[in-house]
Amino acid sequence: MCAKKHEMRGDAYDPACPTRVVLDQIADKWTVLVLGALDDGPVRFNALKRRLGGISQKMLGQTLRNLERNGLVTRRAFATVPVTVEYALSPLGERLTERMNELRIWAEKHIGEMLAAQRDFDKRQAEMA
Amino acid sequence: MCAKKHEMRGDAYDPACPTRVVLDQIADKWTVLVLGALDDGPVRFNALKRRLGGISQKMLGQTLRNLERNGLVTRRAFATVPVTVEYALSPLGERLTERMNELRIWAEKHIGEMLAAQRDFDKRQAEMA
DNA sequence: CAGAATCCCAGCCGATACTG
DNA sequence: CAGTATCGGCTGGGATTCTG
Repeated sequence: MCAKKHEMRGDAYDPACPTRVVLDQIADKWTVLVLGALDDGPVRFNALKRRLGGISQKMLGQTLRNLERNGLVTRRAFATVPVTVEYALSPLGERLTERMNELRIWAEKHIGEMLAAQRDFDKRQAEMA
Repeated sequence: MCAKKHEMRGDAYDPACPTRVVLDQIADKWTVLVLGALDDGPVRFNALKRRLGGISQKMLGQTLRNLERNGLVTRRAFATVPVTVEYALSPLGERLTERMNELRIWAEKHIGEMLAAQRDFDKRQAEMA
């Protein structure tokens, strides 16, 4: 059932459902990290860029724009010289971020087990060949 | 601090930490959907492909292979004719899937709000131009 | 500082064909 | 059934440059 009305629920398993598109936008590495970085309060563009480490200007801009378009992040510009811009979580974004943080923290916590699994897997592959 | 030892925790904000790589692998659309589809029990390759809808053979194969390599999914082959293969969640994968499902369900639940936000955003953009 | 615009290349991904 | 292999288009994304 796919969701013309506000009350209806999307179905991520329906390729025609918009949820697919949105899921693709929010289920990515940079989104997880950006939302996590905004969780402590408003952050400015370059501070965000520094905090994330390794993200390009372009990707940060795209990610923020998508998040803003989906109503998950708000953008406020202040008429200082030079201009100051702050990004912050919207109420909707805050609730998404709770889940995202759990995901990120889970990954950080279990990275050791996954690396071990990788070694096993690669070793078995090598034996096959 | 980044995680040579099993006991240590990764840091997703460190570009050099393996957590970055793994996070990129697990935080994507297909992974979310595959894990969700495996949550009810073992599923075979083609059943999975049908369940997901819109995924190519190649992407499904890649996604499953990555999940297996990271120790999140197990693969069992049965010597029937033709061969039968079942994919299932590992214990580690089950715990990740809990988080993933929350994320997917959240998206399905709030897709209406996000679509509304998109319309607002696009409308404001149009007015700007 | 906070971006938009441009260029350009690696690699993602779908389609197709083939194997056990 | 359950994949792997290969090819080719297309675009995601980095580097650079320019603007308000």
